[in-house]
Amino acid sequence: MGNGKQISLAVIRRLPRYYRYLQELLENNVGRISSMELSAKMNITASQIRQDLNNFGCFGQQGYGYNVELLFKEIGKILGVGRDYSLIVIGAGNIGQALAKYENFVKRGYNIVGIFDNNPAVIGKPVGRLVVEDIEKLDDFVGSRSVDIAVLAIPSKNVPSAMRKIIALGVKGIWNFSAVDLDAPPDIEIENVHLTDSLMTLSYKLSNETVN
Amino acid sequence: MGNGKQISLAVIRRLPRYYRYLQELLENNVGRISSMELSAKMNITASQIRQDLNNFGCFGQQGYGYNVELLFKEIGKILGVGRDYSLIVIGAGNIGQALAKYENFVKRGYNIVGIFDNNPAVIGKPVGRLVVEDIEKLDDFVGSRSVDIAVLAIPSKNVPSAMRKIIALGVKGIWNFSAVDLDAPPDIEIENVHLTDSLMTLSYKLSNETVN
DNA sequence: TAGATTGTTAATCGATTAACAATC
DNA sequence: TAGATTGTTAATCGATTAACAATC
Repeated sequence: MGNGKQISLAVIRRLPRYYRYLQELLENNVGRISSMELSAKMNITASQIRQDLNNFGCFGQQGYGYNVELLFKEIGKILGVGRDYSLIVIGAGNIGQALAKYENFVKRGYNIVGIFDNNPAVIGKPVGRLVVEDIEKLDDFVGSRSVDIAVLAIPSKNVPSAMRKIIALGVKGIWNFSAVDLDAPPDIEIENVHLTDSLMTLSYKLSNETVN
Repeated sequence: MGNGKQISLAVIRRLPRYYRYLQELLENNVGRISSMELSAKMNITASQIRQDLNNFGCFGQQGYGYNVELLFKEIGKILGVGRDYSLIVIGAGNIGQALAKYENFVKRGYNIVGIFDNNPAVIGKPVGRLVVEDIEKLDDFVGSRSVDIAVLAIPSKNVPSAMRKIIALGVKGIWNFSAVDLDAPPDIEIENVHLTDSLMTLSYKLSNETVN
């Protein structure tokens, strides 16, 4: 939190993976693990594990390794797990509805509190515990509570206006499932999930020599 | 296709993005573009664009730039777009159903030809143009046609057995939406979409200083 | 021909890996 | 204490950027 040293995105993206492996170890009652053992499980070097973790603190102990529970909790803290974020889903199409109903997010403290669309045919329709609301009511909705993340699951052509709207309402994080890149102010954090890009990458791997 | 020089995954992952920008230019009737102009649009260096493209051939012309239509088609070829892949979805939960109904894939030649589940409550249920089939029928289904990609959208605990099954049936590509990493033979191509990891990364960005 | 812009080599930067002293 | 394993510095590797000769 503002202590200067900038941590690279490559490191950050590995943290959730560490978190998953540690959770599994914890569930299997493994109390401690060395960077070498973890390295074998995760198919990365022990050196990288130690380097990654030391960006955030000294969580291990010489001659012992890492306490699984402690490390799991520390990484959770770093990632902001369990801080009870509020999410709204913009777009009640296939993807939007699926995400709104997805239960794994809630477990980690990511609560989806609303889903919006501009299509009268879906407004009012139940989606899990929620009901699709008119996008026109977004202002009132967000105004009355704090929303941390907007999930964008709308067609490309609607993206710029939707983005302006949610940013104006003070939402600071965007989880972007749309097919376009966002051009947002620097204080807005964006995480893209470009599904078609991902599928095309797989398609490339299939039609060409293996890539590293 | 086996001409020796290995292209890094970092480059490959940028190709779908180039493809999107070129498609947009094409739709806007832009006939040609220089690496510098494209660089400004995409927020990457012109140098990187030229380096990336030259991994695959000399698509530009000195003093002119790149022909948009030609470059779009070339990148499509490299990525294997339009080669009419067959996909099956394993798991008819929220995500599985959403992906099965997602229309953007078909446009690029990725045809979803079946969706399977082991839950009697959803078997037989219509999903878009498809009907959820019993996972037990997977063998017959795949045996009678060629399937290129299996989309894994099932709970972690079912992943190992499902993976063994689809690999035994000769499927060479796995698009993995499950929460675990796959341990597959080297000739199987895997592309992961770890949604929770992605959300946790966003969560990190929100609770810490901006990352590059 | 002159101007523009590529293709490509060379320089830089950052990330990964190796090595080892510190220390539990 | 001896053995194990971290934290951390140094070396290596790869990816990005800069520069420029080739050429349209």
